[in-house]
Amino acid sequence: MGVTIKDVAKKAGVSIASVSRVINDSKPVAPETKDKILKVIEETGYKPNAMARGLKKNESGLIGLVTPDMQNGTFSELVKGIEGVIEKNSMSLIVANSKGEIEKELKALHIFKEQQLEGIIFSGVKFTKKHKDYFDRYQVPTVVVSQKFPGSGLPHLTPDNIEAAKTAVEFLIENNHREIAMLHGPLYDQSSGKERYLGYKKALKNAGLKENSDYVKKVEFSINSGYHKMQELIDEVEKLPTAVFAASDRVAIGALDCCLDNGLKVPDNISIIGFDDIELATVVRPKLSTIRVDHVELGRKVVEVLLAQIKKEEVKPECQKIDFELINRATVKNLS
Amino acid sequence: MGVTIKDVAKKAGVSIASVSRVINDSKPVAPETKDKILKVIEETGYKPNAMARGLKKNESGLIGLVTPDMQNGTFSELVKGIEGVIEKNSMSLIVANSKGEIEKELKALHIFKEQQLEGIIFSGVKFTKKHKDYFDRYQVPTVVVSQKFPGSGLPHLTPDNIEAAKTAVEFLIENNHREIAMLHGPLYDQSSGKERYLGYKKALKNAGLKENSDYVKKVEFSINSGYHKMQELIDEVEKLPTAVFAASDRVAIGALDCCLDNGLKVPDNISIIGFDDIELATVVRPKLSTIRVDHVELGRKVVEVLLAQIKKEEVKPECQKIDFELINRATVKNLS
DNA sequence: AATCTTAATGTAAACGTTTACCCGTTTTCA
DNA sequence: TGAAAACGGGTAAACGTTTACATTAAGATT
Repeated sequence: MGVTIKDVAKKAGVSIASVSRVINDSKPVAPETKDKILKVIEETGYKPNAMARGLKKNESGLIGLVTPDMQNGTFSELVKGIEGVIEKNSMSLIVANSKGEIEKELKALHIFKEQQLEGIIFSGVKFTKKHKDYFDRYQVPTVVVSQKFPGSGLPHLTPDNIEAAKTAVEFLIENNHREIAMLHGPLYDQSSGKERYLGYKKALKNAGLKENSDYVKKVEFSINSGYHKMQELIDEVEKLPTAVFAASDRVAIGALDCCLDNGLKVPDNISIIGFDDIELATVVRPKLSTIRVDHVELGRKVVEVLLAQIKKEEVKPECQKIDFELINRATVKNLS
Repeated sequence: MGVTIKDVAKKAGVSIASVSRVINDSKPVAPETKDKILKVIEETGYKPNAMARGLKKNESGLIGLVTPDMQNGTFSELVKGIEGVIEKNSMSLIVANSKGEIEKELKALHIFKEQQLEGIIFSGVKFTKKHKDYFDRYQVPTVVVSQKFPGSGLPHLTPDNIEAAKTAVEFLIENNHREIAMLHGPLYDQSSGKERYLGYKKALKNAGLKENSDYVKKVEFSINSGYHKMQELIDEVEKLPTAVFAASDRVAIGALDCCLDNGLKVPDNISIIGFDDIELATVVRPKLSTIRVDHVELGRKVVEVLLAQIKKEEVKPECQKIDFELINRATVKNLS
C-alpha cells in the first residue's frame, strides 16, 4: 500500500541500495543520482518503514515507561522530561500504566520485550521474583526511577530520600516544633517510603526528640488517603502535633484540606510540610511548604543514564542522586 | 542474540510454521506437538519479535498521541483513559510532545508514519496546509481530541463547547450576575477557544445583556496567563465585573489567585467559573466552580472511535460530543 | 482394496529494509 | 602506457516472522 524503497528505486531508475544510501547517508553517492532520488522521495512522500529497518538493524528506536500511577502529579513532568531528551535522540516513548498491579506491570514489560524496546524506565512499588527473572533473562537496559530495588542490580535515580526527609524535619525543628507527626508511605525495604521515614527518625534522634508512635501513620500516596489519615490522627490523639511531615505533596494537601475542614488554621494551629513540589503545591491556600524535586529534570537524567546504558557504557547501580531543595511557602510557622 | 522462532522450532524438533501456529493459534496443531512447543517456549523465554511480525502482517500494534502540552492538567487523565482501552486491545501508546510548535508536531507525525502507527490521536491548536498534506497523503486513521478542525475531514471528540460555555454563563446570570467578564483562549476558526467564546456571547444575548469589550481578554491556557490577564483587567477597568468566566480551570485558578492577591474575596467580591474540572479545581480554596468534562472518559471514547476507524468502520467527521456537567463548588455567589 | 477426505505438518516466499560483496569505469601516478 | 586505486553503483542475502501451498499419513467411504 505505502510507497516502498523499491518504488522509489524504480521511479528514480537506480537500485534500492542507492536509495538506502541516500536516506541513511551511509555511503557517498553521486550528486546527480542523489538529487534524482531525493526528488522522487519528495514527490512520493516515501518514508522508510521503521519495522523493516528495525528488524534488520535490530533497533526499534523505542523506549518504554511503566508507571503505577498516571495521576500522581509527577507523571506529567516526568514524561515531559523524558520525552524531551528521547525526542532529541529521535526515539519514541511508549507509556504503560500498571495501576500498581504486578500482573499488569509484567504484562507491560513483556509487551516491551516483544516490541523490542531498547530501554525501559521503570517505576514500580515492589520488586518480586518475577521481576528479577524478567530482567535477568532479557537483560533490557533499564533504569528505576524514584525508587530503589536493592536486589535488582538495576541502576536507579532518586533524590536522597533520607537526607531530604531529614532536611524537612530539621526545618520543622529549627522552627521550634517538638511534636512532629509523619504520614509515611509503604515501608518496603529501601523504598522511598521507608527512606523518608528513616530520615524523619534520624532528624528526631539528632535533635534528641522521642518518636511518638501515635503521631506516625501509614498512608497511600493520594490526597484522599492524606485526608483520612489526618482525620484519624486528629480524632485519636489527645494532644495534636504542632507539625506534620507528609510523605508526598498529595498526602500533604489531603492533610491540609482535612485540617481546614476541622477548623484548624494552617500554619497557626498546625504546620505542614510536604514532599515533591508538584504544581498543586503552589496553588493550594495556604501555599504548601515542601521539599522540591524537579521531576522534569529527573526525567531528563533518567533518559541520559538509560541511553548511556544502551550504548553499553557501564553504569553502576548506585548511580546519581538527584537534587532536592527545601521550599518554604506558607504552611510552616515558627513557634518561637 | 535473542531467542528466535527458529531456535524454538529446532529445539522442539518441529518446523517454524508449527511454532507460529501455536503462538498465534492460527491453525490447529496436535496436542503433543503443541505441548512440546509450549514447553520449549517456556524454557527459553521466547517472545515473538513484534517488528518481524509487524513487517509481515503490516500492523504495528502502536497508537500515537501528539499533544501540545503535557502539563495542562488534563494530560494525565486523557492518557490514563487512552492507555486503559489501548491496553485491553493489546496495543501500546506512543506519546509525543509538540510544545505547540508546528514543526515539532509534524516531526512527530512523520515519526509516527515511519513507525507504522496504526492510529493517531491528535491534539493540536492549529491545522495548517502541512497538516492537511500529511493526513491526505498518508491516510493514517486519526481522531482529533478536544478540538475541531473543519477543513481536515478528521473526526473529532469534544464536549459541545458552545453549549457548555453557554451553560456556565447562564448559571452566572441565574445567579443574578450582569457584568460578566470572559478570559478566552485563541480564537482560531471553530477552535474550542472560539466556541467557548461564542457560548459566552450567546448566553449574554439570550439574556438581553450587552457584551462589554473591556471585560473580554484573550489568554493562554495557563495559570500564569490567567493571573496576568486578570491583573490587567483589574487595573484597567473602572468598575469590576461581578463574575468571570475563564476558558479553562488553569486560567480560572490563575485569576482566582490574582483576585485573592488583590484583596478581593471570592466569591463575595467576585465570582469565578472555570472549565474542565481538573484535579486542581477541587484543591484550591475556595474550591472552583466549573464545567466538568471527564477526560478519562474522553480518552476512552477517543480510542474507541479510533479503533473503529482502524477497523474500517466508517466514521463520520462530526462524531460524538462528549458530556459535560456544571459543578458548582464555592466560587460563584448568588447576588440576589 | 482402492479411492477420497481430512488433519497435521513442512517448505519456501514474502514483508521492506541494510549491507557485504562484487563489478565496471574513471582517475592516479610510476 | 599500464597497473593500481578510488569511486559509484548494483546484486543478493539476511533480519524474524506469517502463510499459501505442498506433502504426508491416517481414517472414512465405496
